[in-house]
Amino acid sequence: MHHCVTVNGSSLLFCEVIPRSTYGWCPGERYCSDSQGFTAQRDLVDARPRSYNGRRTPSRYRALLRMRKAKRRTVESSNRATDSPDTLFSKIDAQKTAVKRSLSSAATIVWLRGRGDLRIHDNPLLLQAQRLNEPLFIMFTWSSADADKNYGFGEAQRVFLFSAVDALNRALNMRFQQVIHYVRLSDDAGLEEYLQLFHFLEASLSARTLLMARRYEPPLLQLDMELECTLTKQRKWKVYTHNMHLLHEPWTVAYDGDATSSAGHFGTLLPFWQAWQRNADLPPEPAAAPSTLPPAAALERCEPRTPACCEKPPPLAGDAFVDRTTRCAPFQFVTSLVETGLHPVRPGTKRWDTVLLGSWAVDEERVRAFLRDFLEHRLPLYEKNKSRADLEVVSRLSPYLALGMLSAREVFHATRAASRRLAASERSKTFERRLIWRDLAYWTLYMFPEAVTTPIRSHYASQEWNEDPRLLAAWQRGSTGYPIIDAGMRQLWQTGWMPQNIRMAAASFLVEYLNIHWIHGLQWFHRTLIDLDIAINAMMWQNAGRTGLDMWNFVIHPETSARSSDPTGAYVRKWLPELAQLPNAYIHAPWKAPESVLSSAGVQLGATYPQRIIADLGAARKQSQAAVLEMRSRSMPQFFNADGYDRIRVPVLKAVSLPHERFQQTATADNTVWRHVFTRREFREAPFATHLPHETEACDRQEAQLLPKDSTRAMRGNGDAQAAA
DNA sequence: TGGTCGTTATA
DNA sequence: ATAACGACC
Repeated sequence: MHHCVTVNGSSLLFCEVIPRSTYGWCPGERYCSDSQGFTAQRDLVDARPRSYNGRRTPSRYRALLRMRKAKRRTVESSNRATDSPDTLFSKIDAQKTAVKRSLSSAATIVWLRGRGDLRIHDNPLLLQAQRLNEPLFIMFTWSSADADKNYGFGEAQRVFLFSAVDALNRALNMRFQQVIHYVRLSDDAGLEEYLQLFHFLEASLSARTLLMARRYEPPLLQLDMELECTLTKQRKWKVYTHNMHLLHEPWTVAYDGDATSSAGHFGTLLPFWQAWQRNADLPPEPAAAPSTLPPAAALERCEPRTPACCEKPPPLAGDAFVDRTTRCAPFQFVTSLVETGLHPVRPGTKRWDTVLLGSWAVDEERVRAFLRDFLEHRLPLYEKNKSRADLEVVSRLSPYLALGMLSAREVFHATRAASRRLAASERSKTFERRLIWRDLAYWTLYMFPEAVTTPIRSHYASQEWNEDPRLLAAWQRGSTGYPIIDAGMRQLWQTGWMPQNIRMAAASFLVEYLNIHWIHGLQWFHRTLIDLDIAINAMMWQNAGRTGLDMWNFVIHPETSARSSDPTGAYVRKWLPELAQLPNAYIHAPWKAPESVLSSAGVQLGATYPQRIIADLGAARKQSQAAVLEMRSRSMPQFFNADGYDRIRVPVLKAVSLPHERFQQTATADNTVWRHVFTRREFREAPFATHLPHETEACDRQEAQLLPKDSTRAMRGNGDAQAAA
């Protein structure tokens, strides 16, 4: 590590030389990270800032002239319905001045995608835009790929996202006279289309700088890397990516469950937390909102619903896009968020819009006030009452964290500060760990990119499950006949949210009693949760479904747990009004109520409220346990250690601090190790004994041999990887 | 959530 | 030796 050039004449940077990667990433490039963890990229040969003007090609210049001519013709009409006339005029004025500036100097693009980046406070994109002080173009893109059923936004979350983006746009408008430009991408928008979009912005705004939040979903990790590589290498852009979502990004935590992290079982919270703390300083303090932003760079807009600027981008000699210039660009700049196609509710379908949004504010300052209110009034009660669904003591901040309307760094530091002010008895170990769990979820997804769709304990894929669609439908609709489950599932459907412990009860019910594959639970939560977070959802369902790094060591009983989580019955009465008249003794078990009690409460089982879809919970649980034991009895011996714990292959990845370095390390057979993971006692028994002792002993020997060899390999860094490549 | 497991208090 | 407790998953 050594010092190198400054970016934009301000901060001193720490750099290291990154060698050629196995992905062929930018050999000889130098990546710089400043003290706040921002990363940037410079060329070793020419560290001078390279302006658009200095390198304008004749054809580009002609394109610019065409643009100017077009601007004179067209009257910019910014006609968002929510704008008051005053803001509209000031916006137009701002844009008029911006047009002049944007043509004389390069513009900076802030690219928002709605995951982690929808805020003004602690927003490194805006802060860097302020420092760069170039005309600023803020853009939100939407493609139907952003609604991917595995990796995208779910339907409920899209309703919320719509409001959140709109609210941020209004806030940027009022505070900084900035507008979010909405871009509708085509359905299968991929690398090519994004490149076309940025090419267009380069031609029309002289944009050469892109600021964006990092994403961690496996397909987006790949897309973003390719995009950044192409833009920087071929187009000479400067691309700055920022961590806006996590306390520590997964590639900064070196942890493969070796002897140095012995706090608990591999993949559980405590050893991960140790590695998390060992690896780095505390996450940086949240930054304040920028005081000002540079003037807005205005774009010559296309008419709504017409393909963007058909004659653009201009042809460039030797450019990859030459043969596309005759075609219309697939993306459109649209004048309202509705036209992006983001909102999932079609006209005429009322579902979700009213109830779902009714309980969730989208204004950033109000959200931050929620945080302060929670820390002041409810945090002291949290530890004792966190599982009480009938008291509203939990933070309800998850929808905001999921979209980045609230900074995880801000929550982390504000919680620490609030906690320090409390007496020991009032502190909440659980709440203080919540954001560590969140980092663990992202680390797990980084280590196991298939975790959204496939069991991490790969041998569990052959387990037999109950495929009865009626049982699944009853669970989804909240008509299982178990009030606490049904109340939770109806709250989820109506509001997009459930308390954590009710989520766990619902998951336990699906997996342990209905014996339905956890993937169906994951997919339902994906569609219905307003606070959907891919990594957290996958971690929760893998762990509930017994196939995760961790495995829940408990089964939540739908009646007994309800008596402790909703002792007053207020929660069930709120979400199941048809049961509201039942006395407390029967509110969580209406099937036990005498006929007279039921009829005086107006309850008719099977008519006003369903009968239980399964009545013998004990037998159901035995059956799902048997399915696991049966699957394990068929599995190969390498999947178990001598004590009957499950074993999995784990990639060995060294910790890197800069995002691109992660691509130098790929998990191959050569750099994975076997690790055993926590396994419930009830599964560690009989079927495992059917394996011959020498088989598992051989595997244990193999593990013992692999362990020291691979961990030293990992420590030596990427020299070996280079030699191998 | 609830079951397991290791540690500490008590006899 | 056993019960009670608390940490953990």
